[in-house]
Amino acid sequence: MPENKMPSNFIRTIIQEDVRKNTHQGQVVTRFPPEPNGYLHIGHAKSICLNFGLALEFGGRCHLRFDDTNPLKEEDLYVHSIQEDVRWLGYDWDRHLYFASDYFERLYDLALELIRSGKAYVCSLNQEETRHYRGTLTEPGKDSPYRDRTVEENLDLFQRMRAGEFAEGQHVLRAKIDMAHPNLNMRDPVVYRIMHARHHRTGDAWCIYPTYDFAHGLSDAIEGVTHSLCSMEFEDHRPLYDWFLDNLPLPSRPRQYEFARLNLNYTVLSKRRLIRLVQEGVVSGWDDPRLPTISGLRRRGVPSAAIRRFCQLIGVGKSEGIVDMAILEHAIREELNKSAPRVMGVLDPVKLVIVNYAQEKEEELQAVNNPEDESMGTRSVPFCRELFIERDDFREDPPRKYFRLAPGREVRLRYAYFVTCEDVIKDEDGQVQEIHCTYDPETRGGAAPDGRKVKGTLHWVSARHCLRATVSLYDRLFMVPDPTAEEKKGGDFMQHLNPGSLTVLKDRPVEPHLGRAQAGERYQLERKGYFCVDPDSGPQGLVLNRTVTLRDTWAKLEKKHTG
RNA sequence: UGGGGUGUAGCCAAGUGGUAAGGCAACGGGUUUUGGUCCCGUCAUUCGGAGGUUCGAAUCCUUCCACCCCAGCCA
Repeated sequence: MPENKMPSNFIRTIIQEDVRKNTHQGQVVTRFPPEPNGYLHIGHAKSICLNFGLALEFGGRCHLRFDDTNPLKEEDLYVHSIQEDVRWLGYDWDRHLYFASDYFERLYDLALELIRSGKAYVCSLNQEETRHYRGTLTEPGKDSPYRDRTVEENLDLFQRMRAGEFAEGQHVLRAKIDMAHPNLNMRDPVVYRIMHARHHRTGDAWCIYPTYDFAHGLSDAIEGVTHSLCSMEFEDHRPLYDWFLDNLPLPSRPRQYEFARLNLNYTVLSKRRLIRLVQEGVVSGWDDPRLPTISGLRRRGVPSAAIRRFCQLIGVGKSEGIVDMAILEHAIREELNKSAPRVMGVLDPVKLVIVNYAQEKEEELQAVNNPEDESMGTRSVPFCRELFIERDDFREDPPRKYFRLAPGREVRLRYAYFVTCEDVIKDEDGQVQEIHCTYDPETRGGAAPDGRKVKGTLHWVSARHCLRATVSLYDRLFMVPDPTAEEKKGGDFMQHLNPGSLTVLKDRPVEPHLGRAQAGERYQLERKGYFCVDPDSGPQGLVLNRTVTLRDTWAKLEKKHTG
């Protein structure tokens, strides 16, 4: 179960006060209410961590409720993926799985109740007329000519709406509030509309469907939700949320609070845009590792604990800001550093020959699996005369402060021996073909009995024993500098997609024991980043996908020195 | 020029009358068999601006400014 508590934030403070004052009998019941019209992304994770995290912290419960009131947009596929993702994030709704559609009968009865008390009426204006009557931001609206229909007439019409006697758009049911209200949401909002559409759960049982405003608060009240947390754009809807609760007989009285949704720089986080990326085939699917969807992050190798940690780090407030991607990457590194076994591998190999090491000799050397965690044990790594090292780990003409291998220089092969570069074999283009070294047998394991130090430690793989892996380097999972800004300039964000620098390297030498790696396991390829064993790898060989890079001080130094 | 919000460092964010937490990033140093990790240090005389109240203001008042949301029978 998630170990991360939500950090101090205003909602937490409100709940603490409510518990102290025994509001809601001291109960804390929250809910995560997605509409099943797409996959969950990291923005939803913020809401999930908030809602489930708070419930956990205060010994309450959190419901998973699908807000499925619009059959045109919703699909079963999404209700499954959402459940899978919430579970993967580490949260459990126990028996509290609900659907707004489960309440359709009850909501209908409540609508009848509203009509009976003279607080709702059937309006027969068409959509355009309705818009016209609503007024504008600065001008009040006008009463609908149908506003004064009698209770009997309204009851009759509404029942006939349900019975399917009318075409879509012919009538709607509206709450009778105030057409001159400065808040447009209060100008007689629509609560039921006719939709002759098949619903993913109720099928053809209904042809009228409640709107969000009507269904949401009532569902909260039916379920006994105490704290209904939603994003800022619903702040204007709160008076309406309260109006329904005040005007209908309900078993409980929830309160709505709003918080700012997540914005991540360079990242597409709107469902509208994500759907386009998927439908237009820009990505391979909702779980494409370049996407910020929960399933994409999972496939990329991001641990759910890192996402929870990220949500804890960013906090919860009411101001809309843009969170730096670096925080997510930090959270991922922090988690993976603790949990990922280290392994040696070479992305750009060059051969290193130890000339004074016998041709047929082989050794098994002991390597530590994780210096952060002794309990992860050790493994043995085969060693022989010919090895691969990273091409970049050798410089014929080393720059200042470069402390890896160079002619005449001694370095350590990690867990193996000290070696000294004696010779370089190049081809006719001047490309280094082989590096010839001598080793010091006294330094077995990587330590010198005479106490002498070397500045560099190199990673290596035995040429004779190594396994060949395909390594994919996704440098970034984000795609557009600022989609909203692009669209404001009148452009299409699709025109500004970062191609996503995916580099695929085949046949890269890695330690042989990786042959037993399981799909989904994460490793730190030392000095190269954290990698996840591709879920699809198997018969076609080992595939490692980069999850996130390591902090690279050398790259920074090099950049600084070369300007 | 209707209504509702937000404004604390490059980014996120605590703080709600007693003298600006923390994290990310950045920079400097130490440890290190990963140029990783870890550790230490530096980084807001000031809280969107201007006035005012107060012994004392990021917090209260006035006013101005900037940005976001709302005119779906979407959620």
